[in-house]
Amino acid sequence: MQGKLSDVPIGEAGSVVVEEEPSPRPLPEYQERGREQDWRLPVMTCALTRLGGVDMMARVMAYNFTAIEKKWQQHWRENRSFRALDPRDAGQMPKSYVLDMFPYPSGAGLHVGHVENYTATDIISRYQRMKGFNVLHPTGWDAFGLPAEQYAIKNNRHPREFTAANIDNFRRQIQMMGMSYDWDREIDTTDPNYTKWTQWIFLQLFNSYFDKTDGQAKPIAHLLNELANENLVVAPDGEVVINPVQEGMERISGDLRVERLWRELDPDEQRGVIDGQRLAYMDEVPVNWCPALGTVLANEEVIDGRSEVGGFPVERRPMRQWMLRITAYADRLIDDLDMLHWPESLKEMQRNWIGKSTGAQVEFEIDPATIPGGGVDQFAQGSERQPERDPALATQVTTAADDGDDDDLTLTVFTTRPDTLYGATYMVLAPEHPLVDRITTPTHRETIEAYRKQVAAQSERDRMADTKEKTGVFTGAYAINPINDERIPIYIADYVLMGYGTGAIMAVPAHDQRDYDFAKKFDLPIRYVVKPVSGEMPQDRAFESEGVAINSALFDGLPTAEAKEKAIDVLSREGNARRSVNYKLRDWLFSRQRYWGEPFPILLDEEGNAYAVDESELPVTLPQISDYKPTGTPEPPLSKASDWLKVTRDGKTYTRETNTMPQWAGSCWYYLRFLDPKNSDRFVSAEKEQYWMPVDLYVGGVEHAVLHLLYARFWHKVLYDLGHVTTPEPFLRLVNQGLILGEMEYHAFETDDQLMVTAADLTEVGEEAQESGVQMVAKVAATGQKVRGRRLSEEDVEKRGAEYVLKSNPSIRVDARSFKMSKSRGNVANPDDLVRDYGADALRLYVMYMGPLEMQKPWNTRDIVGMTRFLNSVWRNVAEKPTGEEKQLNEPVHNQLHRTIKKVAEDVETLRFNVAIAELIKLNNELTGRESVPRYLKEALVLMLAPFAPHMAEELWQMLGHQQSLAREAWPRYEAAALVEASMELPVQVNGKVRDRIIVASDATEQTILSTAEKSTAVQPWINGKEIKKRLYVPKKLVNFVVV
RNA sequence: GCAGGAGUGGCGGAAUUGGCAGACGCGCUGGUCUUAGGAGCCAGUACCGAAAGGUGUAGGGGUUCGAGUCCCCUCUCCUGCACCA
Repeated sequence: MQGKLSDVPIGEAGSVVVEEEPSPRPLPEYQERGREQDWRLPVMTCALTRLGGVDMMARVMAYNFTAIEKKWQQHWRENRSFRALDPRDAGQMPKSYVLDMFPYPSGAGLHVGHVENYTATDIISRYQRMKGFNVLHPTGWDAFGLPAEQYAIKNNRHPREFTAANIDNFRRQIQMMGMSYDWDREIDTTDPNYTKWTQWIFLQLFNSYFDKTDGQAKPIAHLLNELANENLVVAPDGEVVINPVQEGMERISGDLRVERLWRELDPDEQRGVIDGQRLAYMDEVPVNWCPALGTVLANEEVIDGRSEVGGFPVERRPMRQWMLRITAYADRLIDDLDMLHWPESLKEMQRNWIGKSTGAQVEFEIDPATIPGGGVDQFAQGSERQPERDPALATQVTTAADDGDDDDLTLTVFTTRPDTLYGATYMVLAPEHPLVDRITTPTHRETIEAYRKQVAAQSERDRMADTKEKTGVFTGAYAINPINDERIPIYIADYVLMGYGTGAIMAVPAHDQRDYDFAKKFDLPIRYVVKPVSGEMPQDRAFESEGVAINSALFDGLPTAEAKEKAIDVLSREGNARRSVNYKLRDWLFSRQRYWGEPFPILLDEEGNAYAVDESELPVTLPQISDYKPTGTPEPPLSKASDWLKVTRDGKTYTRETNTMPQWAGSCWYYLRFLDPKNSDRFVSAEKEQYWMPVDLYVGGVEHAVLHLLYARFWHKVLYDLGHVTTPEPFLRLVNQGLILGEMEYHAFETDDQLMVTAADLTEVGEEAQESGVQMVAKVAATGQKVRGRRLSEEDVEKRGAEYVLKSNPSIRVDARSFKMSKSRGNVANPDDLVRDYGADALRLYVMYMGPLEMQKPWNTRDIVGMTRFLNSVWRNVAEKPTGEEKQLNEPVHNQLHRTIKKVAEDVETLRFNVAIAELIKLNNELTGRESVPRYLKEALVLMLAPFAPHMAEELWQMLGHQQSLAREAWPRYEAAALVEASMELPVQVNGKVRDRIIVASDATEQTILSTAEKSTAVQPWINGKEIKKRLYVPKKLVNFVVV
């Protein structure tokens, strides 16, 4: 279809029939050029635009992309062209598992970021199929979650109905892009057949504990066995520890910390111990409660004291919630990062989030003279640990402690720098620290209380707001530094957090900037005890690096690392210190007070004890209730489903757990379900898991760095420990596609003027803009004209208008910036519009051609036209030019073809799609000047184009006489011999500057080449009469003469 | 502040292990074909210079016959974490 508008029959194009009214929206080009006024878009052209994607007046398309794309999408669907073969059918084919982060089907529809992500993996998948791989490339819907529920509530629709509509829309959009997914494997996390297995995995967590000795998860049954056999005993804090008797150590009778045997516990205590060991457990802990969302949130979902979804304030309050013991895996989650091919930045984010720091706990005695009435050790003990898991046992500890010795009240701190102990000149407790009450002297009680109130009233956000100005109050109490028996004051300050370490620090102002700031403000002594190995001691700030100990009696002269060791050794002899590791990572808060999530497969008895629902009863489905809105209180909406709530088992009545799982539950294991999506007996068959895992390539956004990607690794490791999967890590190679920003905006600033003009504004103004300098800057920026440091002449103004005026006016500055796409900014690119106007193939090419996959880059709709031109040109060269059957081996284009085959394959394999496309364009440009194109060139070009622009490639392949789809046609092979050319061009440099290029035979000797180069007439003037000190020939690269 | 990444024409971006800086695309300029062009085709397009030639990869220094690439210092931008002891 080429030529004039009148040639095209009205009302039809190809097999497609006009169904809708023409778009009232003019094409972008018309808007940009400000021609709307004098040009009316004919209705017929609009219809054609919609039909053939062809705006006849704007661009004459060589082919009807809409018809072709529809045709092939239908073909692929009907023939299930991209089906992955099950292991037993795959024969000797190597497998490849290419995975996208499956979408959350939001109401907003597909984003160009999705298009970028899915096109990249689609290219890889299509390429690998052509290379003979058995490729698994699936997709599905991560469809539980807050946004759908909120939207549903707002619009008074059921989340299920709304989600279903969104999924249909997403599926339509993804199919319209021509993605080669295996649709037989489509999954939906809200489907009861899927939820069943999410719940099943949860029960695996519930029925397991973490064996610290072996560092892995094991079934609870194993723990019971160990306890019954007295290999393990129960410590006072409820922890299970190795039986010292079994270890060959005596039990110390009468000691507060004495362990008890399993049979010594009553049934309630036994239950408490077991429940306290589960990987999924309930605990009363301070959680992130978000009143606006009506639910609690995981730490990972809270950013700067606000909810990640919606940005609502979040407050801390203690609530009894489900937790997953991810902290048990902290070390493995860090260590195993080393085996992954992931972006370094992302690994670093996970390491930082887990936040492992190694150091020591040091005990400081509190000077009894300073405290009112002495004290008991209980709080110091308690504060070293996570909150008690079992209230019954906690009570016991307290009771036991009351009988203890009243005199040695100690304060435990965590430090990574025990080598700086001599520099500890004061101590600080978190305001919430339980010991504060006991040590505060009467004279200070009032100020301490006032300060604690003030801190408590501050939101998390306020507290973080000003981190510069330190605040705090003196308690009146003193502690004894165990290294030198020095008496140092104890403060409370909000820069010490109860949630990290022990909630107490020894302050070393000389070597910690925060302590330094505090010490300056409160006029506390600053004592340097480490000096730099070389260079000056910093002035007016702390020296935080490592160095050599000074002013530290015992450690003087020791490098920091050794001093640390020595400090721990010395103090641990007196029992005042022990090695200690701290993590920022907290256990994963796993319950939500929302309707639209997976119900827990858990029944609760009257005491609130949890029991697993029997596997045969899975899935526990969501009840159909009319009122699924959050209650605004911690009471979940499911508590309103009275019929569903009560369950009788064996004559006893239980209540169902009414919290639901967070959105992340479904995405924690979906990559496993794709392997075997219809299995009703197991979450995945062992055979298929072994065949397909691990994921070979995983592509998605970086926003899930410490959410999905951490959670999924954790679940996977649990499944691994329990023998359900065979790889320790799920995602071998991971790539983050870079964010696509909105179109570049040009802003012109006139020194003090606030005036800003964007490129779009400017074109509106058009030619009348002459008088406004700022507007002209915008025009200059927008059109790309460059004018620099030139005086103005009459002619200049005549020729190029006010552009010169501008640039000669230094008070005007132009900024080019692009911003994140957002509705409010109005810079969101819509895939539906783009596919209608340019076609899926052009859009796919464009998003890949924009720049490197991993990099952030601005959108520019204008540039898509380049890809349209390329496709049109390929069409002309392949479909419209006569096919020459001859193969001219000595033609340069023959060499180029083989170089291109090699290069494109390399570029695809290294995900450098932008470069691969450039190579294809270059090859096609070679064909453009020709009258006819040999068949082998046409076919090779079409095959190489196939992963990028599959619709057109299929159509051309068919036109070339092939009956079969090219989806599994072999990728063209290059011949090494064809890469070698008879002659080559070499640059000749003199002192590193190119002076000439010579053409020599490829097999010429170094001697011949050097003498040819030296004789070159263009080189002669540069070497004539000078001494050539060196003659360099870099094979196949260049010649360089060094002269003096 | 800490960590990770980046800085190349008017714009997006190319440049194997150090070896012709600016591939390819957009935009722009000119030509051509056209009733028309906002389609196609051809040519040009880093900067300064009439030319010869010179200068150029954020800035400064270094290593080298040769540096966008390696080393040191400085600056700017992005992303993440952020009072984590």
